[in-house]
Amino acid sequence: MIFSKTFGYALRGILYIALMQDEKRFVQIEEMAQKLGVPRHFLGKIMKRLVKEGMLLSVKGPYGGYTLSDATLQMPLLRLEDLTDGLGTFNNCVLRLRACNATNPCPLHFQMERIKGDLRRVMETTTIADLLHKDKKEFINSIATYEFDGSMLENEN
Amino acid sequence: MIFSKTFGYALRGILYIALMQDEKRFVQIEEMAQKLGVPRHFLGKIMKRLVKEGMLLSVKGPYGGYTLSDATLQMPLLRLEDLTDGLGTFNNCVLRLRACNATNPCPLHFQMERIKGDLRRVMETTTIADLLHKDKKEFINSIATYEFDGSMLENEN
DNA sequence: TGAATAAAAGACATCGTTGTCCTTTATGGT
DNA sequence: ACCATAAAGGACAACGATGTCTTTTATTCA
Repeated sequence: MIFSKTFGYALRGILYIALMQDEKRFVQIEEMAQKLGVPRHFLGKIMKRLVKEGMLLSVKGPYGGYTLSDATLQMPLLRLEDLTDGLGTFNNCVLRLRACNATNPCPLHFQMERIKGDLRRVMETTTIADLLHKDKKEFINSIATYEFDGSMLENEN
Repeated sequence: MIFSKTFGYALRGILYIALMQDEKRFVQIEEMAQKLGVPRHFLGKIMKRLVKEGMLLSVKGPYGGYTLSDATLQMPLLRLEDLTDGLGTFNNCVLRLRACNATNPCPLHFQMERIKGDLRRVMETTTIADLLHKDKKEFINSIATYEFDGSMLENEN
């Protein structure tokens, strides 16, 4: 499936935080989980991890929550993938053969190196900020899980 | 990681069988597992599945084992991927959003549709037979797991 | 018919991912 | 100081992918 669920939750979480920065300094996990339709405690674990890795800032207590810096907005998606899924997709043989390389290629080596190269390029050259340029409401819909029928988020903002 | 271990084992198993067809009518699971460096019983399960799906033929008892038809050699890799991993990679949003599509795209939709399209094309247009054209010994090395130093398979054939 | 061989079948174990729950720690407001 | 809030931390559960083991079924050969 290319990415883990963890990566998906992490990216959507970060995007949601980024999107809310003009409204509030900190976003709470509860709000994120509800708006995104994601398991609350699992998302909490992921966020904690990202905080530890310096990708997010967190503040405990009332009015606390998560926030992110401009530096994070400029990070390539590859960095996030590294923190969640690791880079096995790019560093390992698709058939997981240890000895596979250009001089001793597995049967799929060259075809897949091309694909992996293309994918890596996207992940390297696309930043968090690059994903953000859109109408805010529409954007939130596009990262929420449920089948959106136009009625759910309208009255919250 | 793009493909599961199961897919890798399945493909390598099929390729090994295909490669042995000029020497013996049937290939035994024991031999496959040893030569490929793959867990024997797990490989057995996978082969059983492929037999049930019509991709392989099996015969029980002495001199029995697995064999495959020319039709199988002409099958695209996508068919094997479907039987093992399913086609979620192509049919689902990379972020697993149910509502994601061209008119309501997730933030990664268009970049990833391109990658997925490229990958799908490779899997659709490449057949088992396409992977086979090589020196036999060299080819077996290329699908064996261990780090090959030139000494391991030499005395077996 | 009996013995050996090999796949099929199914029970069970391990492990990583995903997910839940409860307790602890930090912070802000009163 | 006390209370409420919210993240951090850790224990544990559920599940699917992966892997092992034993029994059953089919086939060959003598």
